[in-house]
Amino acid sequence: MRILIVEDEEHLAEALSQILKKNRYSVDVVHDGEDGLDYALSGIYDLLLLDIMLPGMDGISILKTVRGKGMDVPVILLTAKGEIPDKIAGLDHGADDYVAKPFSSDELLARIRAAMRRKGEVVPEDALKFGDLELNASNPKLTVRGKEIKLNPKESELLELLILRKQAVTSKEQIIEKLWGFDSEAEHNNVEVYISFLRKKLKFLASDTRITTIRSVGYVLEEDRE
Amino acid sequence: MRILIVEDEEHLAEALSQILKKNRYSVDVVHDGEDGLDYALSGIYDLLLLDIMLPGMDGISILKTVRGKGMDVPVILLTAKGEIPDKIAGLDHGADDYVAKPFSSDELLARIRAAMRRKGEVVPEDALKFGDLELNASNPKLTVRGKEIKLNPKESELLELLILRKQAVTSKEQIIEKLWGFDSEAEHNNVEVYISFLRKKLKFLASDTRITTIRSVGYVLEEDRE
DNA sequence: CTTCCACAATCAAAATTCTCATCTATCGAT
DNA sequence: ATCGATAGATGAGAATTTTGATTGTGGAAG
Repeated sequence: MRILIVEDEEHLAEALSQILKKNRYSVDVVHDGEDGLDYALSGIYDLLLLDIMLPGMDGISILKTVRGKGMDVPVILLTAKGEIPDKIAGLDHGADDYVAKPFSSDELLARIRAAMRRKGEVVPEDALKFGDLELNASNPKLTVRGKEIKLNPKESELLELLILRKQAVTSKEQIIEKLWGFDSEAEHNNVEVYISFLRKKLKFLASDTRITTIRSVGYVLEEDRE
Repeated sequence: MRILIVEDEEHLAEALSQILKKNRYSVDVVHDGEDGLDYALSGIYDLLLLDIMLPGMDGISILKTVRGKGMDVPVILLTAKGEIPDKIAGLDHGADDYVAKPFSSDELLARIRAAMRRKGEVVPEDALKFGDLELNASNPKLTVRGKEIKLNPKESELLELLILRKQAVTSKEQIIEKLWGFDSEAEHNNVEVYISFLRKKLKFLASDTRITTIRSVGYVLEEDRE
């Protein structure tokens, strides 16, 4: 999954690049519009992130040229605060979305996924694995040696979090932040309930992975040693 | 509800100020740490937004001094990307939260509400009104001339959106963005279902406010003229 | 070794959200 | 005027999430 960033502010470009790489995208960065167009036309990218204000050639011109050549690659425009009128123009020329600076990394990532989905691209969520567990996060189900069971969204997010944090202990607060959002008033008991749901399903699957409680600290995934 | 912003980047400070004012907070801005401390100690603020990097005196020192004087005002630290280690230090000295730049305005507002809630401050959600309707959004219920009925969260958000947009027509897409998030795959029919729920409750309350459908455009609130 | 207490687990029930099938309304084309 | 197509409305039921009550458990304090 390869993404091109065309952004002249080196600082921002670098930050974007870091964020995307951390999320397993391959990233190329160029700092001016002329180069940007050349790279974009190469056709190897799965998505373009174009700043609107650029030296050389602005983002919308790149977009127009790309679309003029019949290329259908998803494009997201980055716009500075004052540029909101550009929004309309951008979308008219075939942008899939725009994000106004400043934006959070989560927002950007979500919009990238959304843009790809709209274009019918496969968003490759690689199967999450731990021990004998295999979690399919997009259409939530859990598989252990062929046997599988459906998870509901919250169960899936919880298990995903536990798997991603591997052997680290995950606190209830962290779980609440991830599953219910940071300013939620969700109760600790909610976490316990979903841990309980998951354990029940692990039992059903006869998995030899356990969710271990570290009292007053949190939860960890562990494999039964036999 | 009065908020002090201590932030040296004038551009950012101004943006923050705009956002907060738009959300009905009174805002004061100062650009260096020394002044920041003076203002903060005045005790008139309901919340402090402190940048960590500041000329004169850094945000954490302000925080320490304020807490040293026994003041319990909610404090949110603004941190630049590289400063994440500061996070721990900040929270140790009694910050209620921190936000890393860049952040979205929604995130900031949510964290402000969260910080105030944690401190037990009353978050004054002024009653939303339209015609004979009165919507209490925090503990969702809808009142018409004394008679009231409980709303569930989604109903409340939907009605709030319709009320805030007054006489403007609100499209299903806008509603989906607000209620389910912009990259959700929620169906149009969900909107129709909740519109239907709301209409049922309006009927029950014998309100003379209607939700009118504008075919293939969206929905508007209207008052029955008699 | 007990007692106590905070933390945790679990179950059942309630509340909310979402899905699906079916029905109705509107509008343009014939 | 009728037909067909598209958009919207609604009820019922399923799935999911949340709440509350109750029971269990480990470890600190006596």
